[in-house]
Amino acid sequence: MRIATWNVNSVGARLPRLLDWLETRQPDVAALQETKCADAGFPFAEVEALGYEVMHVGDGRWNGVAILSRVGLTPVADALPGMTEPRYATADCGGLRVTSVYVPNGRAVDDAQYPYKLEWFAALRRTLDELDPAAPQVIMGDFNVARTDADLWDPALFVGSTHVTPAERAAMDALVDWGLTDVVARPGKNDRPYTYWDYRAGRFHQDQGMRIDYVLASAGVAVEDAYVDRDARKGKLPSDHAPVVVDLALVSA
DNA sequence: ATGGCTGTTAGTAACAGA
Repeated sequence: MRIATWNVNSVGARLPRLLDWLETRQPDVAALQETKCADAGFPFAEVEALGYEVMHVGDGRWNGVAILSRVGLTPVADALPGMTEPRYATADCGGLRVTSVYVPNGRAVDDAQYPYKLEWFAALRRTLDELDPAAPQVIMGDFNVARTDADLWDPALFVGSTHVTPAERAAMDALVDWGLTDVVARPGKNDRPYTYWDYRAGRFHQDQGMRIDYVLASAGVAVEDAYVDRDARKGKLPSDHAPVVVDLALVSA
C-alpha cells in the first residue's frame, strides 16, 4: 500500500497539481492538510473521478484536512474531543487506520496559540489511550514541530521560536513513545530531510527548509520505502510543503 | 535585514502561515 501526506496550502489553488500528482504518484491513501475550504468548495467530483473516496473536514478560509482513499474509506472521527477547528480526520482505509492532522502553528511562545497547540497535542495523544499499538495505524500530516535541530536549515534562527521548544518536541516524543515510529524518508537533496520551504527569499532553491511533516506508523505497519516528493515543490504555483510518500505492508497480528 | 511570498476574504487592505 502506498500512502502519502501533503499540506497542499489550498486545495482550490492546488487542484491541477493535486490531480496530476495523484495520477503520477498513485497513492492508495493520501492525507491532505490546509485545504482552506468548506465542504462546498472541495473538488469532490474531480478527485472521485480518479477512483478515490473522500473524507473532508473544513469550514472555510483556514485549516481543513482530508483523507483520500482508493482502498476503502470508513470515517471514524472528524475532530479531537474539545477541539473545534477542522484540523483532524480519522478513517479506516483498507485495514489501516489513517489520521490526517494539521497541528496548530502556535505563532509565538507568548501567544495564546502556543498553549492551544500543546493542548491540541495532548488531546491527540489521549486518542491513543484506547488503541492497540500493534494494530495497523498511521498518523500523518503537518505537525508544525521540528523534532531536532537537524530538521532546520538554520537552528540559530529559531532560538526562542515555536516549532522547536522542549514542550513541543516532548509532545511529539509522547506520540512516538506510545508506540509509533517516525518514518524517516530516504535522504533528499544534500541529505537534508526537509518537507517545508518558505516561499520567500528563494528558500527552496537553496534547500533552506524544515522537517515539520511526518508519518508516524504503528508496529502493525512494515515500511518498505519512504521519500519526500521534492518534485511536487518545484515549478509554478507549488504548495510550500512537499508530500511525504511511504510504501508499506500491513502486518498481521 | 525578521523582510523577501502566497493564500484567503475582502473589495485595492488584513490576516495567517512557520
